[in-house]
Amino acid sequence: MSEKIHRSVPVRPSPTLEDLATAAGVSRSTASRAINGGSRVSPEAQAAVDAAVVSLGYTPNRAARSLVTRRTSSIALVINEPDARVMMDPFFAAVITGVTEALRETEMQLVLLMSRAGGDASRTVRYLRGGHVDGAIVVSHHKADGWTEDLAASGLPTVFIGRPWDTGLGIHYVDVDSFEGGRLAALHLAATGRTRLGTVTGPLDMTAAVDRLAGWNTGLREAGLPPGPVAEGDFTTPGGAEAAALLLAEDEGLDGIFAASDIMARGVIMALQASGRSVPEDVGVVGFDNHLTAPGELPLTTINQPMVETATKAGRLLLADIEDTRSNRDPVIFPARLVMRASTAV
Amino acid sequence: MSEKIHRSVPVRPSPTLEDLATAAGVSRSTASRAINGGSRVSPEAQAAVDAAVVSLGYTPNRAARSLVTRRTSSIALVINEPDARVMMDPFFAAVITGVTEALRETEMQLVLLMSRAGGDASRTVRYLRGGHVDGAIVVSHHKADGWTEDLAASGLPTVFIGRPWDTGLGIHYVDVDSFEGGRLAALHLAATGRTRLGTVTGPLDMTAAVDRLAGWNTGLREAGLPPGPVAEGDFTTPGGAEAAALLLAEDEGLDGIFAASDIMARGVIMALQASGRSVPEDVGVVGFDNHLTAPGELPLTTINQPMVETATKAGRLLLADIEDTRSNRDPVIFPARLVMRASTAV
DNA sequence: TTGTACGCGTTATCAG
DNA sequence: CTGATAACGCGTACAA
Repeated sequence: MSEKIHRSVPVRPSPTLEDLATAAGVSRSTASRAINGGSRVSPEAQAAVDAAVVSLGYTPNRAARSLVTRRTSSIALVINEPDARVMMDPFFAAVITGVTEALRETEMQLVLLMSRAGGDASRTVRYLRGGHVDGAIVVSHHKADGWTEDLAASGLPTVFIGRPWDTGLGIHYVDVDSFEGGRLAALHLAATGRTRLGTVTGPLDMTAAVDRLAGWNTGLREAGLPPGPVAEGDFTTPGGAEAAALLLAEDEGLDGIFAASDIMARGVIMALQASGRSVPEDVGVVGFDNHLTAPGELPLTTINQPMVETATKAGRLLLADIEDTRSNRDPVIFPARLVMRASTAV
Repeated sequence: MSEKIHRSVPVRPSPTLEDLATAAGVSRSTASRAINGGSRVSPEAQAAVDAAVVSLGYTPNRAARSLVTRRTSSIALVINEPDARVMMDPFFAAVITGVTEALRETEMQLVLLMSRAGGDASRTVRYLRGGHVDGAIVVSHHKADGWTEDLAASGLPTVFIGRPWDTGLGIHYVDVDSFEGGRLAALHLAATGRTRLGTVTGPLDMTAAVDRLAGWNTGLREAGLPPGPVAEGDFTTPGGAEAAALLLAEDEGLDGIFAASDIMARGVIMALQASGRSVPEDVGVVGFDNHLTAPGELPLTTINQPMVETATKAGRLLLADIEDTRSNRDPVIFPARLVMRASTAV
């Protein structure tokens, strides 16, 4: 045991499996077996190794381990948003919370892969294909994300949160019933006696936005109402406000608006009030997400979307997929439910 | 090139450095040098390797690389919150955004380490000490987090966001000027003619909460006002509401409240309105964070806290620390600034 | 049940 | 400037 007095970097090398084995009085192999499955190792050897583990504070070297096992014990959460501002949407907090929940009690670590504006999508897919993670959860998928095929072809276990554009690729995904949500919004506004209805959609290069719009149109038809004005938003509050202004320009007698996210609904209400209209008296507003918790502002009628649960489900499915490549790949769809609050009171 | 027809797992092994070398007509060593620094390698060899890289789609095996370099090209973001709900605070979105920003243009990946209620703090510190990451950013640090010393002693480059409890450990940190923020809040409320002032603090096992409270008390003294009632909140909206109720019970003639976070200020306003008081007429309210973007609700006077920039700074400092262990360790404090809005109008 | 020996893909050392 | 060759720490046939 030599002791260097002046060591600029106070990092003592962590004990290796070799150290552990000698400390336990067994061979490397036995120590290895004891650490892992623990099969085919005598009770006394097991005990000796266990003791050595705690006394040495041994932690297996992940790099060395994954080099031979070809598993990394980590999964990627791919958030593909060019605009960093959307990160502020509670949606992502819910996703992170849910995925983390699925990973607890697991050795798996979560690697955050945020692709930014600079078109470094190739970098993301390279990383994913490079064997750095055992699987990936992809959220916030856009139509222009051409790498979806590459990813599917790579064979990396992958679960999408939100239906991918090309379901023909056999990609595993979980989603909330956006179509039904849009439909419920239309039916609810109609049921409260409103007849001139418009909608602020999400970015139409996302399936969630398209599905909500389709459900909305279906709901209008079922209610016997004509298709009203449609404006595309961007899932931000200012975007919602701008879109609402467009809607009002198209039909100033509008008495009901469905916004495809709560965040946008905020903007819609702001625009309505700025134009001298009151909510819900003049115009009823329905949001989507049920993520808002801002007492003090007008309670928003919205479509409940169990995002945390959805994300947790995605995590569990991915883990199962990693364990067994032939696991069930059927999409899982969570139901949408209308939550009525003051913004559509009659 | 043999082709297996029935391959259950469509994963073709990614090309190795060996493959790359033969494809480029050079040796492994040269290929390696070409990939990395590129020093001491002839232009033609470099070109050959570069070409082979793109044609083969080569990606270095991270595990193998870090096994020998002892660097992992990844850093951890440690979020230490027992309650998953607080993740909904925009604060964390800002932190993630900021750190990600610091890492762009870098090969570094971000590993999210969220410790949950189950007291698996030891697991976190084991992971950190286990050499799985090159450094760590710790946010949301609580007094009871006993592992701070272990972490400091481990020599792992670490940067705290928010002053750690034991600054004697020489831990590198960045922070916003919480003290000054609290002071500004008190002075502002006093300047608007309010004299019976109370505050809802954050959890007092966090330095940010303690600092804001200290600044608040100092501000009161400077304004010649007596120390008012103090209630401890938990950085959530319901917690803010409860604390405000406590404040009112202590002094029902209160005409000004400072909440140590915007989220809590929402709860405060809710509680005030529920008690029949109006804001800002009866009671002025000041928040802290300047993260709220909820048009439709009362615009909140608050203390601006540049969290994204702070987090970015933390990321850059950590990178510098990893590069050069003897880098500057002086704490970096971002200034606080009062943003006046309607909630304290006179 | 245990131990020996080999290989995982890279970088670093050291002769050429 | 280049190319053998030796580590890096671990899992696992294979043999004992």
